[in-house]
Amino acid sequence: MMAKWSEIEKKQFSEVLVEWYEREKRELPWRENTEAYRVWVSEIMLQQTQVDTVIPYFERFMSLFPTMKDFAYAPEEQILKAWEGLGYYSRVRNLQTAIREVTEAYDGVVPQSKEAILSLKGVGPYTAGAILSIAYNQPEAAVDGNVYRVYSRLMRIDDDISKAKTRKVFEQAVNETISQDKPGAFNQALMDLGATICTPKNPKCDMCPVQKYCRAYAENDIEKYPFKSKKLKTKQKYLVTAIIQSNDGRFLVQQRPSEGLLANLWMFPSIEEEKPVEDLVESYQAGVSMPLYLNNQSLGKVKHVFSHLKWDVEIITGVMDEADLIEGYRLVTLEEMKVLPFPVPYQKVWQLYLKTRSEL
DNA sequence: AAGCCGGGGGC
DNA sequence: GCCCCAGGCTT
Ligand code: SF4
Repeated sequence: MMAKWSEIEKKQFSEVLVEWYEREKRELPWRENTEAYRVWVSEIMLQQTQVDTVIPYFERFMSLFPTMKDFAYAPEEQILKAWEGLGYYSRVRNLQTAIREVTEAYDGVVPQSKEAILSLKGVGPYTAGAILSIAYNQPEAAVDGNVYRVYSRLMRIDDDISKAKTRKVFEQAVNETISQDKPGAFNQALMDLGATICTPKNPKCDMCPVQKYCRAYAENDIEKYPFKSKKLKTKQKYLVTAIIQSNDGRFLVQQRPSEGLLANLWMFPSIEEEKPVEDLVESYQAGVSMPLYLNNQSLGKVKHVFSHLKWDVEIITGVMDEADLIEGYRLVTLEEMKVLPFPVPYQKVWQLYLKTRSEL
């Protein structure tokens, strides 16, 4: 049984980890420089999102909005389009709210105090710590999923990471070991270690630069860490959507409500039920209060899995008279549709529509 | 404290 | 299928 971490050991661990990072760090677009705006955008994108997914979005975002000024007052349609497919769309709306706040209340400079930065919309304890350490060289912990995993193993911490108060335990553990002169490198080293070596399944302990400090490795019980009690369950929903064209060939679309799932994104008008829909045309017509001429045959089905629910989407087609268009809907050309942000399940719907149409 | 909020990748 | 991912907000 190895002893509790000594002060000397903490110091050594920190130095070894930072040296490893400086030797082996991943070259990533947001690591080209430490401008606070770039760090901020990357940290928001990386919330619950893997590095490889983020890279192209980050590149595109930065070329669209090179400075906070470019982003602060861009139209919502444009910022959602830049986020299209990335998920958790409130992130980009909160980011714009926060960057407006920085523009108006902080003279365009991302604040350096923990209290101020934490008050910004969408910036929680993790993101605050990441920005302060990486952009401003402050020794602040940034506790995320990687830190839970790496530290629970290093120190055999068995607190339940599902519980809110557990974050404090890990913040203290990091604070006791964080590099005082290179906190940004230290925190990013933990990310790289968690992503490439100390992975959820089959950690590569043989290649681990801090293996000699690791208590779980020494005790051979890595699989016990981290401990997480709750698992989430998903609900099933049944949708019917329709590709509906007006006499001039435009397509019927609708903006989603400003709150809730996929807020403010666009879709093909849809109905949602708890159970499989029996008569697609009858139910759909009952749910959309415009006269429609619907084809009584399903184009096919699209399945989509969210974190907390599953969609089963039946697709039908139809036509309408443009004179019958009511408030809340739009008839758009293909060019107009391209500019609107659509969630992935509706992109799947559109792809299926194009495929079946090309087969005619 | 628990639920909500996307989408993709690994196994 | 399941779990995880550079989490935060709302209730
Ligand atoms: S020795 Fe293994 S379990 Fe411990 S920190 Fe390194 S990779 Fe993770």
